[in-house]
Amino acid sequence: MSSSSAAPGRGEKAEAVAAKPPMREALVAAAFQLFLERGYEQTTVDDIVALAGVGRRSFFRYFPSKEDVVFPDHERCLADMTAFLGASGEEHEPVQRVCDAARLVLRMYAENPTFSVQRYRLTKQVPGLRAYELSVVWRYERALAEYLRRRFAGRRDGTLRADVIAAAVVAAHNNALRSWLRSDGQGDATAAVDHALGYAQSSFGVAPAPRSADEAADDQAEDVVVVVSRRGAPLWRVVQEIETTLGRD
Amino acid sequence: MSSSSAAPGRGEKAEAVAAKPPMREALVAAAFQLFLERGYEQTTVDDIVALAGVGRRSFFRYFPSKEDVVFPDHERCLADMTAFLGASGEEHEPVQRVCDAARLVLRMYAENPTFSVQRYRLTKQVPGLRAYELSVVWRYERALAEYLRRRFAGRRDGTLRADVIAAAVVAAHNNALRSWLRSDGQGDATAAVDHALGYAQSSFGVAPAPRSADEAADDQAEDVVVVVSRRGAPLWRVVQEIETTLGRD
DNA sequence: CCCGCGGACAGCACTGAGTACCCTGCGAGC
DNA sequence: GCTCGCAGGGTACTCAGTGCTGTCCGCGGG
Repeated sequence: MSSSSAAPGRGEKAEAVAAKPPMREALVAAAFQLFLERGYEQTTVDDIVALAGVGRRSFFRYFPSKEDVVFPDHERCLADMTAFLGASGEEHEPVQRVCDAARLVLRMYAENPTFSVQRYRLTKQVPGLRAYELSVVWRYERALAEYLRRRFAGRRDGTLRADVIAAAVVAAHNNALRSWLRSDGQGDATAAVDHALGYAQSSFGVAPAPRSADEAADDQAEDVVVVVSRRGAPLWRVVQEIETTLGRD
Repeated sequence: MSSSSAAPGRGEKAEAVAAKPPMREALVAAAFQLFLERGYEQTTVDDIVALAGVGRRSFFRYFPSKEDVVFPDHERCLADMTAFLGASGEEHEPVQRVCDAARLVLRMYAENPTFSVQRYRLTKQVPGLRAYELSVVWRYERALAEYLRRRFAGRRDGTLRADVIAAAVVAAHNNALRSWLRSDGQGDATAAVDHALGYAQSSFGVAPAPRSADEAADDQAEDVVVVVSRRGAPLWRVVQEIETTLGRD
């Protein structure tokens, strides 16, 4: 859209691509101040622009809707994710790769814990914001699913596997993320997400890459021997046998 | 279905949905007629009520928002699903149960194929409707997840497993449903959904109940022997071994 | 028969989000 | 000087959604 190679002209710091418009930040700050003290629905766009000291029309220049001001950084994060997946070659295990992509979202949340927690409380109690968040999450999920569809092209049930795995990865990520947000950003979000994503990966028969020394040691200590007769038996049948054998943790 | 279709008005008032007001149907019909010939966003609520010959205020008595008129039966279906899950005891396998609950949604779509296909085309091209559909799907997913959380209470990672499995089941169901809708309602939707849900179930180590004579025969024909040493090895490690042994279809 | 009651509906007025159009001021380049 | 481009301000409009008032029913009881 924006060619924007033309510098802003004031001889500014070369923040090149994303020259930060101070107005955007000012609008976000004003909006959250009012949202927190009066609530989201009790705050009109006119209130926000009045506090920020700008014109009403300017608000909609920076945010296509009132909801967008609550999620100011998701657009960039989504672009990062698609770039990350787009630049991935064949050398990575696909499920591992989408898990790493999901970690980009966690990183964004963790960059600003207090802001993330405030936003979480808002979205939890405002139905309109919850609906908006769903559409954002849906776009992340679609990005992951599209990547997996490309990687699974030709495989039997490729698109089905892609959609299901993407949904499972997103659900696992969000489960850990939300429990971290519920605890006011205390605790180790990264470890929780790693654990959740590990469960998702293992459900689809992918070995999670060891992310800590302890887990690596676990890998070393294992000793598994499996004997399977009759090639072609469906996987679920085998897994069922194993679970009963192992005592179904 | 169910409930007294003969009782007119008087008597019970707790049941708002039981008696079928013809006005509701008339509004849905008028709305879809206009949506199909002019598009959703080009149609105002005033247009709809003018065509239906009723007052504007009556529209919002029956539908809390303009989007709701596009999904007139989801509220009932969601109630059916929660009732179905709420009435379930301990005797059913949990994952199997949520898959059966998901089939309730398919049944609703299959009851009225042409309507479902028209609605699918609308929601595909109107962003606002897509967002609304997401919030509907989210409520189904939450219903499934809440049920699984109850069943998994006490298990390690119970809520995580519940959320991930619910998301996977919904994704599998929607994958099959959408491909059926994309084909204008041709083909066997039930078989496609059964297959998709079977994949989701098998991913979590649950044997899909045989739904056709062929599959039952498959089950009979199998002969699986598994020997596992060292109790306590993580499932993914075992599955990995099996996949390499079987030659990873 | 009349009256009161309650529910369904119409009509109106209002808020607030989002959009289209036009205005202004300002810096860059001719 | 001049104009062009452009970020921002301001005005007026559309339309979804809500609140309120009034009206027309069918119901019961005096």
